[in-house]
Amino acid sequence: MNQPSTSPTKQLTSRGRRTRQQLLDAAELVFGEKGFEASSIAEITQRANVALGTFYVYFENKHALFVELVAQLGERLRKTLSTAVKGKTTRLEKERAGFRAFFEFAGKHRNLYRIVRQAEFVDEAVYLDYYRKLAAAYARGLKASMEQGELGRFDPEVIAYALMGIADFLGMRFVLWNEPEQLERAVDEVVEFIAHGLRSPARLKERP
Amino acid sequence: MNQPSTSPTKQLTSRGRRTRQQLLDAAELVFGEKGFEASSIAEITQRANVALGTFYVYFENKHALFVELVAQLGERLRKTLSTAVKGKTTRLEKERAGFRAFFEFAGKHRNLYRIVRQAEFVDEAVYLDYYRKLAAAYARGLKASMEQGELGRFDPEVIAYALMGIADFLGMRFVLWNEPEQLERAVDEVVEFIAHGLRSPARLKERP
Amino acid sequence: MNQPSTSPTKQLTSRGRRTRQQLLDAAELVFGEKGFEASSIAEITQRANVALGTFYVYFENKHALFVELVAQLGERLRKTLSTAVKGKTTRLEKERAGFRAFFEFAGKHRNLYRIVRQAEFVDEAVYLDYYRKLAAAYARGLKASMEQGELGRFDPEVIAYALMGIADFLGMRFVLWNEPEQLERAVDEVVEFIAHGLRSPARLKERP
Amino acid sequence: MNQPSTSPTKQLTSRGRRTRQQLLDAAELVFGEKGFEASSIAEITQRANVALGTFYVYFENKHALFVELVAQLGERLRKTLSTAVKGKTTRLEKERAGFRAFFEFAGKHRNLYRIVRQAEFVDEAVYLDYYRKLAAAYARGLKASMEQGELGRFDPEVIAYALMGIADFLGMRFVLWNEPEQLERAVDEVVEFIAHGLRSPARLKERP
DNA sequence: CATGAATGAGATTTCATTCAT
DNA sequence: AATGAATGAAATCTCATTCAT
Repeated sequence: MNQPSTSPTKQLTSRGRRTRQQLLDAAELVFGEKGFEASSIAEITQRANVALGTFYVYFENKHALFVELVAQLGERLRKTLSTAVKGKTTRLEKERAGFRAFFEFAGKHRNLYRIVRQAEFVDEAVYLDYYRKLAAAYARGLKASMEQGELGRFDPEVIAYALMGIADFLGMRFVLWNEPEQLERAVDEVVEFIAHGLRSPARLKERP
Repeated sequence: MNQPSTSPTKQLTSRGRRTRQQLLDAAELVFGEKGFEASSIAEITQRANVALGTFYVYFENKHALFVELVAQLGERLRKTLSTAVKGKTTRLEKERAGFRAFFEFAGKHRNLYRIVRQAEFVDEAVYLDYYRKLAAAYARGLKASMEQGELGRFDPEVIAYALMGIADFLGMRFVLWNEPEQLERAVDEVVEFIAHGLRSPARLKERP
Repeated sequence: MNQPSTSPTKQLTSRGRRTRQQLLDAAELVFGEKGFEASSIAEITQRANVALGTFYVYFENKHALFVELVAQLGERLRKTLSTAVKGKTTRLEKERAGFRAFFEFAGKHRNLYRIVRQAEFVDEAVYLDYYRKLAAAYARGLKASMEQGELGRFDPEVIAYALMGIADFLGMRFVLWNEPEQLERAVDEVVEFIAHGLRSPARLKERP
Repeated sequence: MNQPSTSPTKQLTSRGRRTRQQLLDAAELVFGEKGFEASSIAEITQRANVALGTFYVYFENKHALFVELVAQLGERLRKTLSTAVKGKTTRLEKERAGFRAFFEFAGKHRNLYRIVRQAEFVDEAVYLDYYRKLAAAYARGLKASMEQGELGRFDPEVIAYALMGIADFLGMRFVLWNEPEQLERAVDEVVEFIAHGLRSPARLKERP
C-alpha cells in the first residue's frame, strides 16, 4: 500500500496539524449543510484551502473523516455539560444549568443536529456511542441525586433518555427554528415541569 | 413534458394504483435501510417487482417519492395517535395511551425514525411539516386540559415539544434498540414522571 | 409479426386516413421545432390528439414517419414550383416566378429548412433524393432555355445548384430570419444579378 | 460547483491543454458522422483516448463542447477565406480565389456542413453567429468593390448571401457528393455566371 | 381502431480515489 | 508535505416500442 493509513495519532509536524484541523473544520460546515453523501471531498478541500489530493494525506477516506468529526463533537459536548453542572448543588439547579449549556452549545454548533442525525446512516457505531455516552453520564448524575434522596426512585436510564429527549426537542424548536427570544421562557417552563410534573402544584397555587 | 409529470392525484387505472403503491411500500423499506442518498431507484423498483422505467411513470424523481412517503407516514401517525387518545378522560390516561400508541407505531414502522431524520436533508419543508403538525395537535390537546384545570398553566407548545422529545428518545432507546421487554416499565416510569415531576411524591412515599 | 408493417398504401377507412394525417401534421410541427432526435412519439401523438399506441397502427417507427414527411414536402415543393413557372415565357420571368414561389412556400412551411437539414442525419437517401429531384427538374428547364438560345451555354446542373443555393440562402436570410419587408427588394436585386452578373450593365447605366 | 465549470479560458497545464484539444478533435469526427444527438460522450472520449470522466474536467457538457467546436470552425474558415482573397486585385479574381479556398476547406473538413447544419438545433445563437459573421465579412468586401465602381450597385448583403448560397450548394454537390474531378469546371462556370449573368455574352459569342 | 401501462437499453453526469510530479 | 489531472464505477433519467385489453 503506497498511501499508508493515516490515523489521528500519527505524528505530524505543526504545519501538518494545522492542515488536518482545517479539514475537520471545513467538514463540520460542509457535512452540516449538505449531509454526508452530498458533501464532496472537493468542496471540503476547497473550503479548507488545500488541494484535493491533500485530503488523503490526512484521512483514509470520507467515512473516516466523518466518524472522527462526530466523535469529536460528542466529546466536546460532554465536556461542556459536565463543566456546566459542576458546582451546582441541587438537582434542579443542575438541570437548569445543563439545559442552558446544551442550548448554548447547539447554538454555536448549529450543524450538530444535522451531523448527528446523519451519523446513523454513515456509521451505526459512532452514532450509538454518541448517545450512549451522553446517557450514561446523565444517568450517573441522576442516580447520585436519587441516592441522596433528592429525587424519586426512578430508573435512571429511563429518566436520562426522557430528559435528553426534552432537551433535544426544545433545542430543535427554540434554538434551531429561529425564535431564540422564547428560549429563556421555555427553559423556565420546562424546569418547572421537570420539578413538579404536569399538575405543577407551584403553579396551580397561582389560580385558586 | 413528454412523460407528463405524475402527481398523486393523477387518474390511474386500478392496475396503475397497485403498481404505485408497490413502489411506495418498497421505498419505505429501502429508504429506511440505506438512507435517501444511498438508496437507488434500481433497488426500489426491484423490491417493488417492477421495471426501472416504471418508476418514472408514477413519480417525477426520487425526491418526489420520498416527500410523499414522509407525508404519508406523518398522516398515519397522527391518525393513530388521535384515535388512541379518543375516549380517555383524564390527561394522564391520554398521555399513557398516546405514548403506548406511538411506541406501537414505531415498532411496526421500524424505519420511521430513519426516514424522518433523513427528511431534514432531503426536503426541509416536509420535515418541518411533519413535526409542526404533530406538535400542533398535541398542543391543542394540552391546552384543552389546561383550560379544564386539569393541568398547570404552561405554554402548551413548550410542553408539547418536551413530551414529543420524551416519546422520541424513549422510543429510540426502548423500541428500536432492541429491549422491548423494558418498554412497559419505562412507560410506567415516565408517566409517573410526567405526573409529578422528578420529586414524584407518590414514589417518595413508597420508601419511608 | 403481430404489428404488420404499415405502408402509406395500405387501405384505410376514412377515419383511419384522418388519424394518419393528424400524425403527419403533428410531426411537421414537432420535428421542425425540436429536431428528429429530440422529438418524442409521445409529443407527436399528444399534438395529434391520439393515444401513444395509435402511432404504431399507422407507422412502423419514428424513422418511417420522418422519411415520409420529407418525401411529401419535397413533392409538394416541386409541384408548387412547376406550377409557378408554367405559363411564363422568358427565362427571367420563370426565375422570378420560381424564386417567389419558393419563398412563399418556405414562409408557409417555416419548418421546411429545419426538417430537410435534419434529413441528412436521419436518412441519407431521402435527403439526396430531395435535392436531386429538385435539381434535375431545375436543370431540365435551364437546358431547354439554353437550347432555345435564351441563355449562355453552361452546364445546366452547375447552374441549377448555383441558383438553388441562391434561393436557399436568401430564403434563410429574408424569409426565416424575420425581415419579410426586405424580401421583395432582394428578389429584384437577385434577378438583376442573375440576368447580368456582378457588373450588371443595366444598373451601371443608372450612375453615369 | 464541486467540479468547477471549465471555460476555455481556464488556466491549464500543458498536459491539460493537450487533453482538451484531443477532445475537440475527436468531437469534430464524431459529431460530423453521427450528428449531435446520436453522438455519445463515450464515443468522443474513446476516440480521444481519454477516460469518460475526463471529458467533464474540460467541458461542462456535450452542448458546450459542440458550441465551442462550431465557433472554432467558423473562425478558421473566415481566416482561411480572408487570407485567400488578400493580394487579389479584381473582384472576379477575389471571387475565384474565395470559392476555391472554400471548396478546399470543405474538402479538408468534410464534416463542416454536417456540423453547421446541426448547429441550428443545438444552439440557435452559435449558428446565427456563424452565418452572420461570414456574411458580414463578405458584404464588406463587396461594398468596397462597389464603391470602386468595379461592381453594379447592389445591396451588399443580398449579394453576399446569394454568393454564399452558390458556394454552399456547389460545395455540397461537387465537393461532398464525390465527384471532385468536376469541381474545377464548375468553378469556371460559376465565375463566368457571376461575371455576366445567365446570358453570359462572352459565351454567346462562342456559338454564332 | 384505439388505448396507455410497462419495459429496459442506453445516455449523461458525478465524484471518491489514485498517483506521478 | 502538497498538488491536481485522470480515472471509471455507479447513479439518474429518457423514451421508442410492445402488448394485453
